[in-house]
Amino acid sequence: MPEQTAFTVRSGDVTRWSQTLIPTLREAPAEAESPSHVLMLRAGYIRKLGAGIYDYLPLATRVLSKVSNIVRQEMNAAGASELLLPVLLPTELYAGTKRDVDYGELLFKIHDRKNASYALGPTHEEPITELVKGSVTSYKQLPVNLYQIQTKFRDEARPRSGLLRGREFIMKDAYSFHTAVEGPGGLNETYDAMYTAYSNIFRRCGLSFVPVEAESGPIGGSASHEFMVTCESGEDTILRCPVSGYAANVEKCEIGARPRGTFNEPPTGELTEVHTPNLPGIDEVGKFMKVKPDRMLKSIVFEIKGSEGSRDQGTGKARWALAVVRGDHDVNEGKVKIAVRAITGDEKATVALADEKAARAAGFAIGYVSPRTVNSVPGTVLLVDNDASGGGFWASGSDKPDHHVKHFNWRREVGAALDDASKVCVVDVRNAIVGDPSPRSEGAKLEAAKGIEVGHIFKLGTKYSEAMGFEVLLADQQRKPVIMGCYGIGVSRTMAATVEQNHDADGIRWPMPIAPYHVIITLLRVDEEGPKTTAMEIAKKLAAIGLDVLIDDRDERPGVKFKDADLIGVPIRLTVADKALAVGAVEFKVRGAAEGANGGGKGTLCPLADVVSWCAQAARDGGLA
RNA sequence: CGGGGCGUAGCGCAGCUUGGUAGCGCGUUUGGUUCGGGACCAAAAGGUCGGAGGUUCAAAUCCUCUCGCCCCGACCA
Repeated sequence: MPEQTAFTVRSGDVTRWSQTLIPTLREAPAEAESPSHVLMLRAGYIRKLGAGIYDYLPLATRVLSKVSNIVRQEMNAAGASELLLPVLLPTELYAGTKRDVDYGELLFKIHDRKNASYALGPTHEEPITELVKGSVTSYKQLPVNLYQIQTKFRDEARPRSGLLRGREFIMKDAYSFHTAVEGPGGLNETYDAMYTAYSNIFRRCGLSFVPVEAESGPIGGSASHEFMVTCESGEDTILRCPVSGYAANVEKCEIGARPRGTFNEPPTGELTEVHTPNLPGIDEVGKFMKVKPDRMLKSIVFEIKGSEGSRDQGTGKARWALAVVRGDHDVNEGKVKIAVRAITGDEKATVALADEKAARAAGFAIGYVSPRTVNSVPGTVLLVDNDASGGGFWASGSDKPDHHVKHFNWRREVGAALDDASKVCVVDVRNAIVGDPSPRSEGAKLEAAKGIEVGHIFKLGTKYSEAMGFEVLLADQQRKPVIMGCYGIGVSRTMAATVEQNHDADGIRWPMPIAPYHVIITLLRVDEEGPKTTAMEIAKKLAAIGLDVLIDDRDERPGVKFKDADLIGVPIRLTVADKALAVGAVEFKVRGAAEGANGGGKGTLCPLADVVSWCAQAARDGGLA
């Protein structure tokens, strides 16, 4: 701490439990399931107002503001400026970008008294682009990076896990505008700065996290990274290469070189048809036929939409993509798209899971499709995953309802088409799984971990600026759409993810930097003036060096106070009571250290004169800057 | 949106099958005894049984409709 500066150094807060609202619960409400949800409810951080809608009580608000402040500091340091945009957005704003349609049901739509249509902002690409478009008149004003911390809305199909997936949540979203991708002031420079800022933010929050390569999703764009807080209860699976450090989510993860089959292995037997009625999934079919899923071929039909956006039936152009993977693998749509672009040469082609009716009409026996349809359905390209391309025994659909076949053999069943590179290729079209070869380090195998996405950065490119007509005249007299990036952090989700990652049987264990209070003073006898005065004096001294202090001055029994202190998760506990005071000391304990059998643990006697230095040291050890 | 489940006191639950005065634990209030890991004794307050309609002499309980919430899946920051 600097002894003297021209400006006020932040002093800590002192709050008395009896004067604030921390309604702890002995039993968790039945509706809560995930650890963060249960604990934040029980510890009096949040209350539910409706599905996916929560009150933030004082403790939660303190955590949120600490997270927000770290976010602000790092964003500001990285050259971004804070602003505040409206939540309420006229639907016309989406006219150019069509995101009201793309976002679909997720967009929270409302109507005013005149029945005009509005959306509650889920993110703010449109309003920010509108704003900057109207304010930036010269390329010389770029680049600029603007952010806000604000409540966002999504009409989630299924809100769940408390704050982890709500319909209303707090998010920091930043948007940058550039005239170039490369070079000083370019998108890449800001993207990299954001990557660093995000790493700083989550590190400073005291979280274990990993940045992973990701698909850019409905926001659109070219490159993106997700920041994942690692924890067992995470919904997302991330894959990592232990050697190179490569990490990606399942949707994006590449797979290293794999051997491919030759298609020319000898058959294992006569092609045999098996009647397999009323079996919904590949596992059921496999069980019925007594074939392991990894010896079955799963054929999924995708519809190709060319860059013209129209379907080209009968013109010789590809209309269908049949992705074939092993029965125990999952097809990856993003990889199918890439493969389709390569095989058709159409760089803007997109794919979507085929509409069942349309696919049936074209000749696919959905549910019973085999690779043979590359010959029977015109305009079909066949994308065979490496692991599905070899010889040996295969079971497959039979191209007619309720039947499968055994002893499928590539050469015998599909024939010459296999050699036509414009119709068939062997590529990676499946999701990576644990144990797959690393794409970045030969011989290394991918490892899996669970995580919660708390941050996401995108290179948007010109998607929004083009749609909304935001162009600037560059130095070379060329008029070009502005290049954008966007960068989000789920602030309320970060709080919840922190709890998911940092808790024990007794309650929350906040990392020091974002704990609602750094120190809780547990006052055992409230009816005696001496201890009370001592507690207040200690609190003032701690506040003076910038620590936030909660004094539990409730008239409760010691057991209740200790349990509650552990529950709400304040990192340092000082117990002020007769015995220690008699020897001029208080009891000092760091949350989680040397817990007794039932969460007990007495801590150590700390002479009154040393209380401030002990707490300061513990706060520093806990990562408080 | 598909499947499953639940709405009874602030929280957790029983009662419903077989209709007949709405109950238990925790919490709350008052008094007393206590006081280092969710004390004890005594007294008390607190309920449109999610809502609407129906059947019945009578409905928390049976029937119909409806609203809300949770979990799994689809989807998704």
